[in-house]
Amino acid sequence: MRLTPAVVLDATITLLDEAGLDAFSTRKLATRLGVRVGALYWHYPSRQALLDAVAEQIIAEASAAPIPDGDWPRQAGAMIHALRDAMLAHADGARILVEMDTPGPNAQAYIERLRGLLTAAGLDPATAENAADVLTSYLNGYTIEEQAHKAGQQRAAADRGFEFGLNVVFAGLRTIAAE
Amino acid sequence: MRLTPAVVLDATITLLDEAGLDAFSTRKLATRLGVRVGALYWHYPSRQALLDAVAEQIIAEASAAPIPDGDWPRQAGAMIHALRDAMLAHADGARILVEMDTPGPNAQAYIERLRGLLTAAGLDPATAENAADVLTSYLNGYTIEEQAHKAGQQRAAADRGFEFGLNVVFAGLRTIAAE
DNA sequence: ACCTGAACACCGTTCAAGT
DNA sequence: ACCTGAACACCGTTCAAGT
Repeated sequence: MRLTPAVVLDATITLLDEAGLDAFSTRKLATRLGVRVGALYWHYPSRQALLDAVAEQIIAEASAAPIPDGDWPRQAGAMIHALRDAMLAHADGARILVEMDTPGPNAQAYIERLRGLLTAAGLDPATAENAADVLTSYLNGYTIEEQAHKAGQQRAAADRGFEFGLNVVFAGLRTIAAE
Repeated sequence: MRLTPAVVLDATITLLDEAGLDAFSTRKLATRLGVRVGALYWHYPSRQALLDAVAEQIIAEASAAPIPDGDWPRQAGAMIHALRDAMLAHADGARILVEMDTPGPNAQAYIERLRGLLTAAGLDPATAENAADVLTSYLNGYTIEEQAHKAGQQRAAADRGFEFGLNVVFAGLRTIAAE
């Protein structure tokens, strides 16, 4: 069966989910696809390009979730939760996103959508950018830690911890926005 | 010259600072120390154990900074800034900390000190733990991103962005603490 | 006790040659 | 256009043997 970028990407995600980022290798991927390693390099220029494509895919999953009506904390919260869910759906999802080499169109669209939502709510552009950074930094930091060290922990407990922090960030952003 | 764990650790940090985490290898380290690779394994059981020792060292640098008098946001802020400075003093410092395999005594002492400071301020233990998690998650998320992608950026600009977010988190924590 | 020598089982990437 | 075959330049880790 003929290889395509999409087929390679699908197999990459499957292997990544099973083995985790550290155990992932292009050679294992090639074996799984029944092909020699070199063949992969016809479709993707490097291992990192493959991982970048996975990151884009994860963001695509997140971007499929609808943004609800409501005030900006509700809307931004929905975007953050959607990305968190997409990260958690894949082993080391958060690390794959953060270690992304060159942000693709999905990554850029996501961040601009988040910023746009905040400026639409009345924040000036610089503040909106800073606010978007706080939200994604917290999301990334919390979720990387969770996926790296809390494999055994209950999802519900981790979710409560995340929720607490997200509420803290929104509470803080409200006081800034009200100034 | 005889090898000791301390000598190996020093050389590790030097090589890490020069090359970055991804380009670091035990073989390069051995070459630099004028020794065969296998020799390292007499002093450290694995590459990851070496990186864990580096993480402990970074936290030690952070823990050397005094905690000022003042209210809890001022004190917690000083601890967070100290750790951020120690991370930024080493290439990929944030990633090395977050990817730490087994937290050593310094890591545990740091987090307990932060929690203790928050409980002393009147937060109940569960809230203090959650609050410490928000602070470190934000710190880690922001600084990993900064070290991975903003190599060219001015330190001052990154600091302003970090400060904005830290103020947001503290503002949020205050509203929770006041409830 | 500490290190060498040498191996084992891997890596990512390149590229002429085949089809 | 797409893949094989084969190489290149690496990895982390182990362990008998030397000192």
